[in-house]
Amino acid sequence: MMKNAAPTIRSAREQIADQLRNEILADLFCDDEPMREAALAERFGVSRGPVRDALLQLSQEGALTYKPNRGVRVNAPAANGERDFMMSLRARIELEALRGFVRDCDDRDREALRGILDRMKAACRAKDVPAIVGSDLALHRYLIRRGASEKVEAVWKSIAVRIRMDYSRLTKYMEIHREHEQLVEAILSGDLKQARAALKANLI
Amino acid sequence: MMKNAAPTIRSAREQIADQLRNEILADLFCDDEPMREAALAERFGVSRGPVRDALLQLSQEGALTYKPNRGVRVNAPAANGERDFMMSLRARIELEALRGFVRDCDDRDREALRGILDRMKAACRAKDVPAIVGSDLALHRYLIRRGASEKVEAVWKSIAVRIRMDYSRLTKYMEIHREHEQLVEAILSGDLKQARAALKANLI
DNA sequence: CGATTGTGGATTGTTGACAATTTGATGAAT
DNA sequence: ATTCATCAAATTGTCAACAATCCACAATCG
Repeated sequence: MMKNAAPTIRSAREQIADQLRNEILADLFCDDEPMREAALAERFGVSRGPVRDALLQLSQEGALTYKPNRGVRVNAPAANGERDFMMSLRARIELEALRGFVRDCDDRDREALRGILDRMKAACRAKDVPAIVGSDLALHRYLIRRGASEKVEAVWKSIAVRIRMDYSRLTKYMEIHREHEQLVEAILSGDLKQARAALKANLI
Repeated sequence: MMKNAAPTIRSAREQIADQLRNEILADLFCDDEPMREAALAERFGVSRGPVRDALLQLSQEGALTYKPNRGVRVNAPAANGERDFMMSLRARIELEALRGFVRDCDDRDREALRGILDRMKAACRAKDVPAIVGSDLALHRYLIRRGASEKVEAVWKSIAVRIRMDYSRLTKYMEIHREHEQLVEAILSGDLKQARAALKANLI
């Protein structure tokens, strides 16, 4: 019997949330731009219900801010000192998870990592920024889920969504892929020290 | 002109979420106990819509876990090593916020702190565990919001909900009040060092 | 007897309609 | 011109009904 670890069926809410999250993190919206339920419902071809659920979820995650009776708006990313503190928390979580992952990752994990990296490469080549963001999050997330736990992953996510990575610092998108490739290669070869260095470099 | 910093009007979703959160954190439910939408809707006298929203929010926060088409169940708190790591993150956030709060808190803040402490005292006296939990969260939360920022507050919350404080370690509920009273007194007298010590003691 | 496949009841997912609230414009009174 | 009340449009909040899905248990087949 075969059980699919990654369920292919996903609710409308989840799909809408994922797509919007990637677009928001890719800076496709202006800060404070309102997200209207009706417009999104039409765009995704569903009723307002699932859209509402997705918007509420993204508000909890930190990508949007919610005001009673006034809907949701795009949440501005953390700035300056705030960002530094949040980033230090994120780094601490990821470095802790990295140790656990390198210690006991199996062939399945190695394959998964390569798969994500491949998708990132394709996204970078196509210059599809939302897809790049998605694969970036997926990679880090995989490390944390496997190296730490689901609970830690949730905390990490609440941080990662609130500090938008500055993709514009890399003039060429393929740089993003290369950075992560170095990280993955270090992990696959079991070199924790080098993996830590690559991760730190990636987190600016 | 007067603007109310704390809006008195709160949506049904928010009220339901707050009440359920306190009850969950007060261990009024068994781990993994399912939360049925219909039953809760009847209990709160509303339709399933707002209940659904509240359950989704609490799932995002970490108090509940959500499974597609199978509803939500109460999430077991982090255990052992996982808990230690999460607690170290929480302590780091709170200690950082404490510094900022002691530095620039005004009379308004001092009054708010005393108010929360009074409510905690009443709750402890009445042995109303959900209310104790609520005031406990409110106190820490106020420190963080004012000492750091709303974004940090959100991250802190995602941690705090996932590690349930063990209230049973204090045989007498008034102990909980005393612990926090010491913390507040240290803050009000501007003694950062003593405040840090009190906070560390509180966080076990 | 063990495994597989229907089937019914319970539960969640989605929808469209309606109620409540906010917002911005309009116009009257001072 | 300024202020204030009033109204209409837009938007969110809530509801009840319906559709889709899951689970436990019985029926069937090897």
